[in-house]
Amino acid sequence: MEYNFSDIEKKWQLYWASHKTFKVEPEPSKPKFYVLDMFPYPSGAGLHVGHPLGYIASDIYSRYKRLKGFNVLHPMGYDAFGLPAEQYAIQTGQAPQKTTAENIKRYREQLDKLGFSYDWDREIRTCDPSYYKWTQWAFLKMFSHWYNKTSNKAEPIDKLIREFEDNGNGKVNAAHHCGFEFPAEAWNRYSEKEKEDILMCYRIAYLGETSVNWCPELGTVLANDEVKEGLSVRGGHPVVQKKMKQWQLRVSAYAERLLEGLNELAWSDSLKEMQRNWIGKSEGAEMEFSVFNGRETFSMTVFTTRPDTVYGVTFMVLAPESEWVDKLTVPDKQKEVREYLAYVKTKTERERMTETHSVTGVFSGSYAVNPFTGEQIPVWISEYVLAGYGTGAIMAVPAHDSRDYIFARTFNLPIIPLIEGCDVSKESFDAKEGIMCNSGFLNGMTVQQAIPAAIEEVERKRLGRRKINYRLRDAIFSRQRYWGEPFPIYYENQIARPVPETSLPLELPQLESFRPSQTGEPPLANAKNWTFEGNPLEKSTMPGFAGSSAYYLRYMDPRNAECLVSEQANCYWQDVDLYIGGTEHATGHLIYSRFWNKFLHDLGYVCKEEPFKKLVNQGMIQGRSNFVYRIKNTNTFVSLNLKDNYETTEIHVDVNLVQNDRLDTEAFRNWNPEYQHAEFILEEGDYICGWAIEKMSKSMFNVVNPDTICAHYGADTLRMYEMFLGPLEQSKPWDTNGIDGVHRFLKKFWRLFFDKNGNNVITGLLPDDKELKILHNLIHKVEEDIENFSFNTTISAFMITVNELTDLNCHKKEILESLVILISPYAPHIAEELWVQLGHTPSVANASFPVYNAEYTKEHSYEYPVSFNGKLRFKKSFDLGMNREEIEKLIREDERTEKYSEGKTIRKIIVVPGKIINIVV
RNA sequence: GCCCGGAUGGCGGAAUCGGUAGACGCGCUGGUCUCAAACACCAGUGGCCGCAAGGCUGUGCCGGUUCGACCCCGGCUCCGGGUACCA
Repeated sequence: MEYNFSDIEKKWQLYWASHKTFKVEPEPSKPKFYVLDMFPYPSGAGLHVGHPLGYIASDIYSRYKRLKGFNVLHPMGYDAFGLPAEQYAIQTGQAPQKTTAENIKRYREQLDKLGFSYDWDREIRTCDPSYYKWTQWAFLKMFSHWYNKTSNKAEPIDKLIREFEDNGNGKVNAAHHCGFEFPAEAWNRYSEKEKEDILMCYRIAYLGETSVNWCPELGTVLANDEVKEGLSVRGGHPVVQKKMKQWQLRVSAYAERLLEGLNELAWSDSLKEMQRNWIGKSEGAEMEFSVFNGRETFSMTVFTTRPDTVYGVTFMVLAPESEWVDKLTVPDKQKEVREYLAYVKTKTERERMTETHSVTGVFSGSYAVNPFTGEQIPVWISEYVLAGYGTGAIMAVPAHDSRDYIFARTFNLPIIPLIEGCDVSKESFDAKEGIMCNSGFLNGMTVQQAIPAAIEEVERKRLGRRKINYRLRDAIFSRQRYWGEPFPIYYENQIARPVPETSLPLELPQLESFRPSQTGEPPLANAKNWTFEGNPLEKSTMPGFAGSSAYYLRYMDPRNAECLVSEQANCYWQDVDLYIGGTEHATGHLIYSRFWNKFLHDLGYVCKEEPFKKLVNQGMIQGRSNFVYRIKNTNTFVSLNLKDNYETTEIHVDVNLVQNDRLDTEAFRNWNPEYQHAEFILEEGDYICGWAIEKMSKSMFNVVNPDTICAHYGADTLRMYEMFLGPLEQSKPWDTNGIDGVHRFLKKFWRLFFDKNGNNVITGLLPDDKELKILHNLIHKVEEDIENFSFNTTISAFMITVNELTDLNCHKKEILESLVILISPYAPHIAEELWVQLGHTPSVANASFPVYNAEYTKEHSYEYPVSFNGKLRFKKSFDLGMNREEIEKLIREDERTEKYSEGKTIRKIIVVPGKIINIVV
């Protein structure tokens, strides 16, 4: 029997599916293990070889854990709501429901070919009403809860209402409040609308006006993590800032817990660091400055991390969008300020960024008083101060802040150095070090001493308070789109009301047109009867991250119609033990999911505070593009090494027409009518192509389809080769050329069981020590490698082992059985086939991982204490059968011994045949 | 600018409690099989010198610690990722 991967793989894939080999249920007698892949968005392009990388790794780990006796939950589903399907719908008129279903079907076909051990009975789709019911449900819970900073968790809004009725809001310590204090009597007198407006300020899911990222091209708002360098992540369209009333999630309330929680997670340091930066905690103080606009005096608050530099504050700056701008602009500055604000408005976010450090600003005409020096200082307006951070106003210390410095230099404002010996003639001195001067009571202190001392003084004089600020903003949760979860919210007399839980899911209606309505409203305005009990429903939908924020919980109990996840299922599966996915979700999905989980934890619906215990980021697989070189203004193409003799244009050529960088010239002529009469200048009979590593994409013609590879080499070869390519977490280029080596290995592996004529050569002879040593070395290596996610080096170990056994002509059943189990996570189809050939019933997935016995791998050795020149003493295991004289001679002859031996004691010497390689003190 | 990560043959990558650098695979060269090619198998393969034995050199650059450095320390260069006026 030949190694016929095609038949074998088809056969076992069918077998596993029909026998539901990988179906799991909670089994309290067995330890659980939850392995999760970040579920894919089913795009129309299908999978390329880069996509399954993480899935292969997680599958290997899942299969390994099963062999180790764990009850493994390994599910898969689809993140099916999203922009591309909707854009496609707008262009073609095809309903997203339809194209999404088709894409999912294609994804499933591709995934099925790779032999994954998913429990497909647990499949979920975020666009399925029975799934998004629970997304809507969670939203309603957020709507009906507020964040109590005293208990440090989310609490029911009803409880808050009772507190308002009894005591007003004076004692309430909420993450966010309405901005003013009211007593119980006042609350009870408020109209219903007034009450609801106040409550809205407390809710965790709330409707609020903020400056949002508006993408005119897409006609929707975007979250911060959906914008990169002023362009939308999806599509790359420009994004501008706009004030709008939008649904938001009070993620900021959880900032400290999101930060703290990172410490206990087994995530990479770089990823944790990214999240820390995104959360952006900074400690400092809020300080009040009194400001006078010529008629009235106000108290204005600023946030600073450097209260120690207060003696150097020589001016103040407001953000252009700050509400203080109006109050502080004096009459004869009105025109100038208005012009400046108009100018700022014309700039998009992107322009603001590209013109970094351009200095613009305008004087408001008002003056503040520095509370420590009593000096009058001007109040300016400038775009370098952001409305959304801190209080939207700063105290400027040009001597010790580079941005303030540049501003002061531009507008000729005074610069007062506050640290002894610092030179501020050319640039500011930003470091938090040195001895304070020109700073009153702070003089003589170090900066590190002065910061807490200044805060204390500020608090004592009642000029301000200690304050911690976070960069993390609330998540904007509305999208002016069709293909997303509808909000379970309707409006009654302008008041947002929740659709009752019993009416969930609130299903997305079918539409004819997916464009914004005539009046510029979101597409849902086109729906007939988009109402609830006669009242209009919310017309925007939820963003992409809504459906992916709690999907890992739903997998635990995917068909439960009563709740998101039953207590029993949640208690058994608990949390994700291993999560594999791309690093691009670091500041989006992975923050939102953690927030969502913490919220549900506060309410008691889930047992764990953190959803993902360990996280591994697989690297990207890049494409290897090939080029041909066309001689300018001709239809002649010149081979790589001759191209310097001509003036040429580099043209991407489909990598499928190229083998080992040699172009199939005939196929090239047929590829594109433009090239059908192409002429070639060859070198040594071949056309050699140039190459480069680029992103795998259609436009570069470097996409390699896993289906093609499977047809050619089989899924087992593909799985092993993807792992063999390099470390999982590293980005690396795909190169189809190397795949032969792995395929050869599997054929060689097959030949341990069958000879060239297809005869079974397995023998029942008992293995000898040498063979056991080879086997147990491998067991040890495989175990260690899988635990460390070093899948690439395991493959090498397999290759070496198979070579060794081939050399020994070893076909012993006992050895081969273990070998089949060891390889089964990597190459499950061939393993299953050989497992049966060894006389077992399927499936090899139910076998046990071989137990490593260190006795077999021990070197034959003996302890040998050595003394040298009466001064040195050695004690080391030698594997060489050398006698004392030989060893001493070696030591004496080694030049390092002499250098080393002066007055020191040698503890250990490592010897390899004929050489001392290691002498240790 | 700031934060994180990386740099090893023609290529992907092994080897980090500091101890034979280049495992394994690709590619290449030579050979066996074949009329021939493909497949398969065997051997060689960092560079320089040498018929060989062998020698010298070698992990981005400069310097340091050490008997010994891809590995540790100091100073750079380049590449990748994140973030960007966050006060």
